[in-house]
Amino acid sequence: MDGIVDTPRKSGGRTAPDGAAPSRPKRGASMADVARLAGVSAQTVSRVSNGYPGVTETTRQQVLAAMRKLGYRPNSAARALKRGEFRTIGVILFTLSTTGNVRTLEAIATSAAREGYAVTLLPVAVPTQDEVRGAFTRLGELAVDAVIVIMEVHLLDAATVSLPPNTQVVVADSDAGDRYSVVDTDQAGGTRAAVRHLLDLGHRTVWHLAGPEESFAAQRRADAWRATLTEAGREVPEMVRGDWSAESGYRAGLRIAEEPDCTAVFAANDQMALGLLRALHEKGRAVPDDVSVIGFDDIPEAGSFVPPLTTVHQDFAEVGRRCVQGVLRQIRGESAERGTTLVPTRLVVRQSTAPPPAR
Amino acid sequence: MDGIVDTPRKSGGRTAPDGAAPSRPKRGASMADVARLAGVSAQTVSRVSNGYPGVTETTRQQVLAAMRKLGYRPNSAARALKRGEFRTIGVILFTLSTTGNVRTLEAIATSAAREGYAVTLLPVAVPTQDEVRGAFTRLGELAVDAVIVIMEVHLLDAATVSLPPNTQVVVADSDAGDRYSVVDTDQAGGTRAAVRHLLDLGHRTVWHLAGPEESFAAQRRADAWRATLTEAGREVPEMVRGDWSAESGYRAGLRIAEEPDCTAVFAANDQMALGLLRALHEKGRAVPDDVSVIGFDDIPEAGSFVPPLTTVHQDFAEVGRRCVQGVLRQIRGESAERGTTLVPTRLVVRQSTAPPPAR
DNA sequence: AGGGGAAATGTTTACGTAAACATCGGCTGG
DNA sequence: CCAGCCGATGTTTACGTAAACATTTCCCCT
Repeated sequence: MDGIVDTPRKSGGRTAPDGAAPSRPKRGASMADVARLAGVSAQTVSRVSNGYPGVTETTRQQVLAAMRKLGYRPNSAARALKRGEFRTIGVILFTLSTTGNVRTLEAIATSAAREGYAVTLLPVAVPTQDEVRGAFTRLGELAVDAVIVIMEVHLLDAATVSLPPNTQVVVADSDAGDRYSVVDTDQAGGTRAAVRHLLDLGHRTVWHLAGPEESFAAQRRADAWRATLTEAGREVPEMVRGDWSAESGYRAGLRIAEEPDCTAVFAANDQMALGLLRALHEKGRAVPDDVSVIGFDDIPEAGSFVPPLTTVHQDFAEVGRRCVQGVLRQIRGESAERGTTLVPTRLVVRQSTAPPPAR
Repeated sequence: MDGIVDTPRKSGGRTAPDGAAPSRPKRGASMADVARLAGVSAQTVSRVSNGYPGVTETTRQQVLAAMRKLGYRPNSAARALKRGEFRTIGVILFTLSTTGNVRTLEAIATSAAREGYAVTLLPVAVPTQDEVRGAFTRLGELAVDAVIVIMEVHLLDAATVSLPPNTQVVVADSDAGDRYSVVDTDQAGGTRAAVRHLLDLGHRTVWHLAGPEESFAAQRRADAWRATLTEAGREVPEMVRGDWSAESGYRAGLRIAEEPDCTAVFAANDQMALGLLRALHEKGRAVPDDVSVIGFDDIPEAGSFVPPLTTVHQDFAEVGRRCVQGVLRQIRGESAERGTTLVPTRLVVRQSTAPPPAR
C-alpha cells in the first residue's frame, strides 16, 4: 500500500519564468463564459451541452453559437467530479507483443468508444507481483470507472487487495471465473478441434509444441491436447516447450525434426508454428507431406506462411467486445455476475495439414 | 464542430431500482474523512498525500494510518479540476494492426507511466477525415493534456481545427515537421541502406514492392528507393504496389516471379516480404539464390521466415519514447519546437539476400 | 378574463482537492 | 526575558459542472 504518496515534483514552483510572455492562454472558456456571452444562465448551457430537453430551439442556437465562438469544451474533470464517474475504462496488460492482447485491446477501445467510454492503458513492464501491485495502486488514483485485466490471474491475486473497492473488473485470459467475470476464447474447444482434425486425417498421434509454463493459456491448451489424445486412446508423446516466440519454435522444431515417428504437431501459437515450419524445412522434412503442422491464433500472416498454416482462429474482437459489455453491465449495476464467458474458436484448414505419409 | 452536445443517455434516471439493497457503497473515502479519522485538517492530509514538506513525521504516520484504514484514494477528477491538468496523454491512431503502431504505442505507454502520465487511447475506426474529426472532437472533451497522433498528416489537417487550442501535439508517421513536432524513423536512410546493400552485392538493379498510395511512409520509402537507384545510375524498374498485407505481397510476388530479370526485391514491409517469399517459393524461384528479398520493420518473426529475412530494423520503442518526451516538453512549456526528429534505422542482414545468380 | 399548469429558465449548492493565506506554538538570540 | 521568527497546522476559497430546487413565462381551457 504505497503509492498513495507522490514525491514532490522537482520543478518546485509551477510559476512561469517571470517576465516571459504569457504565451499559454491559461484555461479554456467555461460554462460561465458561454452563459455570459449567450445571455443565459450556466445551467442552461449545461442543459444544452448535455442534450437535455427543456430548452427552446432559439435559446439552444444562441448557446451553441456562443460555444462555437468561445471554442468551449466541457471540462471533463469537473464533469467527472460532479457525476462521480469518469466514463473511462482502464486496461491493464503486460505486453502488446502478443497478437491476442493487441487485438483484444483494439476491440475494447473500439467498443468502449461506441459506448462513450474512453480507454486508459496501464502497461505493466515486468510480470512480477510487485509490478502488478504497483500498477493497480496507480490505477486506484486513475480516472477510471472499471478495469479490464488481460493477464494471468495468479499475478492478479496479489494485486486485488489494493484495488479500489468499487472498481469493476473483468478478466481476459484466465480461469478465475469463480472470483471475477472472465471472458476468454474457447481454447479447449479449439485445441480439441485441432487435434481431432489431425487424428481424423489418419495420424497415429499428435505432438504438442506448448507455450511457457507460467501461462494459463498454454496450460489449458496442453491439457486439452492431452485429454483429446487420451480420450481417443492414443499414445501421448512427450511435450515440447517454447516461449511463444518464433525463435523458440525453431529451436523446438530442430528437436522434433529428429523424431522419425512424428507426423503431426500441434503448436500452441502461430509464431511458434512459424519457427517450427522453418526448422522442418531446413531439416528436409516436408510440410504437410512428411509432417502436418497446426497452429493457434490465426494471425493475419498465417495464410502466407510456407505452406499456408492450418490453425485455430480466435475471435479476439469478440473477446474485447464482451469484456466491454461485461464491465458496462457491472458499472450500471445490472449484475455482478461472475463466471466465464467463452468465445467460440474455429478451425481454419489451410495447407499445412494432410494425411500421414504412407509407410 | 459538432459533438459538444451529447445525446441524453437513454437510461433516463440514474436512480437505482428502489427498494434494492444499497449494494454499491457510493463513493470512497475523501480527504475530509481521512482528516477526521486522523484528527487533522484536510489540508494536512493533502500535504501528506502529495509528499509536501512541513509535516511532522508523527502526524504523517497518523494520516497514513487513517488513509490505509479507510482505503483512501485521491480523487483524480477533483485533483485534475484543481490543478488544471490531467496527467494524461491521448493517443490517436487508426489501427493496431501494424507492428509499428503497436510498438510505438507500447513505448509511449511505458514512457508516459514512468513520468507519471496515463495514456488514453483514441482509436479511429475508418480513416476518413470525418472520422478523424470526430475523434478529435471527442478528444476535446477528454481528460487529456496533450495528444500524440500516429497517422498520416493529410487526414490530420481537417481535424486540427477542432483541437482544443491549448493541446500539445506530436505526430509520428508524417512529414509535416513544419507545422507539428514530428518524430519518425529514418525511413529514407533505411531504404538507402537496403537498396545499397543489394547493389553492393552485385545486383544490377532492385525492384520495389511498395505500400499503399495513401501512406506517406510508403511514399517516402518509394522515393528513397528511386533516388538511390538513380544516384547509382541504375535503371528503375516499374514499381509494384501492395497494401502492407502479406496477402497483397503474395499476389505481387506472383507477378514478380514472372520477371526473369528480377534478381532483387525491396519490400516496403516485412509482411509483404513474407507473402513475396511464399510466391517465389511456389514459383520455384529460390531465395536468395535466384532472387534476393529485403524487408522493412524487422518484426519479431522476420528471423524465422524461410529463409530468415534481411530487413531494416526500426526502433519504434525509441519513437514512442521521443514522442512522450516531446509532448512533455511542450506541456512544461520548455519549447514549442516544431521540426522532425529522426530515429535511426539499421539494416539487419540475415539470409534472404545474396549476390545475383551467375549468368 | 382568469386560473391552472406545464414548459423554460434561473439560483443554490456540493462534488474533492490544493493554493493562498492565517494562526499557533516553541525556540533562538540579543 | 522577551521580540522575532520559523515550522507545523488550520481555514478559506475557487476550480467547472450538474442535480435539486425555485422562479418566471406563456399557453390553453373553461
